[in-house]
Amino acid sequence: MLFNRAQKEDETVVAMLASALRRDISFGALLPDEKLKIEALRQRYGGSNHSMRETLRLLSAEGLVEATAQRGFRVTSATEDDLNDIHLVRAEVERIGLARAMEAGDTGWEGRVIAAHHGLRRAEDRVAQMPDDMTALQWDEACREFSAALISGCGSPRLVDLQRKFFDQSRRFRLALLREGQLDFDMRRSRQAALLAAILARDTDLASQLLATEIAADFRPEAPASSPDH
Amino acid sequence: MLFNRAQKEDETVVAMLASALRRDISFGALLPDEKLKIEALRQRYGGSNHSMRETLRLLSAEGLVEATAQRGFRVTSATEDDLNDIHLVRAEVERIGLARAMEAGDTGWEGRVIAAHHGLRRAEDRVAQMPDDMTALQWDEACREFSAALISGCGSPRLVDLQRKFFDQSRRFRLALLREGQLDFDMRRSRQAALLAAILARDTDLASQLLATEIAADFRPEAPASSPDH
DNA sequence: ACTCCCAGAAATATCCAACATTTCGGAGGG
DNA sequence: CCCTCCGAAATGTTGGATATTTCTGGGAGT
Repeated sequence: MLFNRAQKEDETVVAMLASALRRDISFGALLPDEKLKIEALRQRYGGSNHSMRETLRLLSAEGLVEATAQRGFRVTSATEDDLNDIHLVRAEVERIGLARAMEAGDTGWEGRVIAAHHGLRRAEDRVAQMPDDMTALQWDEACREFSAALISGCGSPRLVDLQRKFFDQSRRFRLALLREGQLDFDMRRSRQAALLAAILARDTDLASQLLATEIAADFRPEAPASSPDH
Repeated sequence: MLFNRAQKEDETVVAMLASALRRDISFGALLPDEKLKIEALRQRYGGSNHSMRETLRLLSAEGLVEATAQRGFRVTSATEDDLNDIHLVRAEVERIGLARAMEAGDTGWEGRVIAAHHGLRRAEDRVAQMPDDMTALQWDEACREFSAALISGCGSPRLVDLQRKFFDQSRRFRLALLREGQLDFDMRRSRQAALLAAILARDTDLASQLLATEIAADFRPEAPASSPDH
């Protein structure tokens, strides 16, 4: 009874189900537009029908699944339009947040940025050499923490919340690029270093531009440097 | 059996409950930080405990109520910080949406803007003379439709969705200003007319500035013109 | 052969009742 | 006066049951 809640048991059943579903949607285990039948999900993830419904409604609010009245839930589609839309909103949210953080950020914020950048570099080096699922997950989370750290000094909890939601929506695309080997890690590293330098130098315009490029690299292959074959 | 679903019965029970709760939170019938006990809400609004839970989780995602694990739900607080934060995000979302709509908007969009502006002027005249609850609701909805029309041509469904959510969060503040008689309807009218003109003239900078002022007027009393007594 | 319609099946949305777990507030002891 | 403990209240979760809606596969009619 002392150590029995060691590993997981995040908070509630719904939170656990939501985590599992988020992960599987990000990885593509649940494909876009796939129908999400309550009974089938229960057998796979556990939980009661009500917990699963609540979870799906939660994810629906986050934009990962779509709910249609009387017709159940399905994974949010991932068309070219969806990609562009998510890219647009995420870029704007992070741009605004970073600009405000660079205005108002204290030294604690700078420390968080530096720390997150360090963690990101480690994770990128690791995933570049050994791209298995577990490493990919940790790398992906390091990416999120870096972006979150950038805007963590903006002073707007709702902006931070939006960043989280739209980053979650963008995970599918970034992980797909990783799987297909279309990430240029050298370019990423230099760009991230330049971004960090611009932030610490408080060059807002340059930082905004670099951040936009960094985010764009999460959605589309970069300039055809590594494999110009098509 | 032909006309029995005339008035309401939006779609589902949860949708009806959500509408009722949204309205009561906007009007202040449910005060900020008020505890939302499931059983009490069931007696007041009907529905089963699951429907109510699902509803509260939905509103939690919209930002109108806050959910804490194992501690239930409560109405989102409305401190000065919350006001500033909601104002910030709503202003940025609508600014971006309007700018994009003015770039890409077609004539159908212009028509929607003109129509919404017309409806808004009617609603403002009416509520200025007779500010009862029903009229206030219709006026508030006309405000939302006007703002929604402005960005309806931006081509980004997620931006439209964000506008709706943050407008819903701002309703409390605007309706409070109305109740306290701190709205300057003459100034609103002239500003809205100027905004419409700037949009139709495709003057993006001017329109952005006017829109920012218009949104600011939803959160704070305007320049102490009508009642400088404090 | 094509279309329209309808019955049966599957899935969804809702509700009732109950149990487990956690939080909260106050009484009692140190 | 502070701390601990206990019971009441509220929350989170589950199972089962029912009504309503949507989907699907024929069969009748043209």
